[in-house]
Amino acid sequence: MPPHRGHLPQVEQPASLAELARTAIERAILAGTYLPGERLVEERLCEHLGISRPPLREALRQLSFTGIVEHTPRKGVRVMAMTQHDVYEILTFRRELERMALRLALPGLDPGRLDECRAALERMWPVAEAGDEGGLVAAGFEFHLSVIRLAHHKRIEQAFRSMSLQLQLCMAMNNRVRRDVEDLKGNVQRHEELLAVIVTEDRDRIEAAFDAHGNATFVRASLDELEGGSNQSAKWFAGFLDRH
Amino acid sequence: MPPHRGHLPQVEQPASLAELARTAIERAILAGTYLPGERLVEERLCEHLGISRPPLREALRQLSFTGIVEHTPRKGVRVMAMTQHDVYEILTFRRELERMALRLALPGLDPGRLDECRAALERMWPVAEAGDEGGLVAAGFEFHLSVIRLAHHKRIEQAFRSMSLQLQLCMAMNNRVRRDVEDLKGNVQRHEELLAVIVTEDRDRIEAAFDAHGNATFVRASLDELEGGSNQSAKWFAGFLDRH
DNA sequence: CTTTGCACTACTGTATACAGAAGACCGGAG
DNA sequence: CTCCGGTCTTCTGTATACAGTAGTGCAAAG
Repeated sequence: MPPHRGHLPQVEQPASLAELARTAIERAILAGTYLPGERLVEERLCEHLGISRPPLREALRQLSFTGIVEHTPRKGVRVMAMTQHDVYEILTFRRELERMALRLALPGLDPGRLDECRAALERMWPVAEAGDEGGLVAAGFEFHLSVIRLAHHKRIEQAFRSMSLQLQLCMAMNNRVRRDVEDLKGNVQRHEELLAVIVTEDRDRIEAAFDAHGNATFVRASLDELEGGSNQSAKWFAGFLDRH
Repeated sequence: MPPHRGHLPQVEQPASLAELARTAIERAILAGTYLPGERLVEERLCEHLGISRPPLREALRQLSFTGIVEHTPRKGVRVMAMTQHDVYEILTFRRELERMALRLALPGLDPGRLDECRAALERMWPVAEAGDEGGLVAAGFEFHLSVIRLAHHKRIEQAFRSMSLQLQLCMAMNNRVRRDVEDLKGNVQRHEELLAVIVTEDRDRIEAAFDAHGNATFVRASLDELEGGSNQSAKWFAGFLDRH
């Protein structure tokens, strides 16, 4: 048996056209190129992307599974139009997935995975100091993902990944959210406190901290979304906060 | 405005070949026609099913998202081979999704949805009395789904649906499980008690009941899987029970 | 003026065909 | 005898082509 050499980095598979198309469409939707409810015509997209229909269709199917586009038989694909209830679902699902992961991770927290959390947190600081708002969202996602990964649970991780795409879509739809109201360093600070609570391994304190953290993120987002909204919206939102 | 006529039943869309292929392959896998780890060659399946490759590929993609087949770029599709850790993940994910749904459903249980639970439960009795084991599994799934639906949460429902396919695959792999050890009427009884606890709207009691219910199902399943197993397996399983 | 029927257009669903990569098998060298 | 290299087969990834359906607009009848 040869001497141990540590793990070689996995060779990265060349991406298929379907993968490339998926990320391209993903970015376009999140950037607002295609608006919610807009129909995505296959032939048009093929022409834009310079590929043929089979890989494009596959990309659209992948996206429909992540929930950011909607496929109706014989009627094609549309960009998902979010209702208030959808926002409610996405926010609660995210929070509950984190709760779930931490419940499962708690008895005997994996030190290795905890180091990954710390590393993800460290990567947030320079981004925040550079004032890179988009970068901080991505870095924040990586941190939350590292927390999810504490559970060593591929299915939860996968659910979280696809869910977070919908969350990004939410935020892209009202992308004035977090603009000039978010203190970037404060954001990182909040994540740092989260990690500090996690290492205590005290389930109740952790759940409370994550609830508070979620509210700090979502309250602002939802308030912005509802600015100048009807009483109906405000009422819904109040109900949402009350119940959770 | 015309007089209210209630809701017409949705016209059922004619299924596409991809959908038909998906359910056909699904059934074949669950029936054990294709074994875990076995490679699914596209052209072979096309010939068997009498369709061409595009709809078949789409079906395989759908199945890979539900997690019962595994797709590797340029290497094709294999039936998912379950490890002990996969079983652990599926069982815990299922339980946590139910917990999640009930948490969200609890403040103000929807009476209409609760009626659906009762209806699903009623449908279990005749199936159990007929001794139809496979039918009872399906009916039980419908009951659990109706419980999930209490939350009015499409994303949780979708996660539960695809997860339960994996659960069925688990059980199909050791399909001696639940054979001659399951008291069918006792099974329905257990579900009836579950519903009785739900209507109390007491979160702690509900969670305890579902934990117990899950264990009653899974302990037997996992013990059967591990019958005559190594110490390693027993140790893993003991750890699983301890942690949850 | 409203409504119904029809034809047209455009798009999705499906089939066939080709290119390129991965694995198997065989042959030869050390 | 073992191991490396090469060739061949098989299968996936991708492109092109056709069929069938849904939606739209117009025209004609009530």
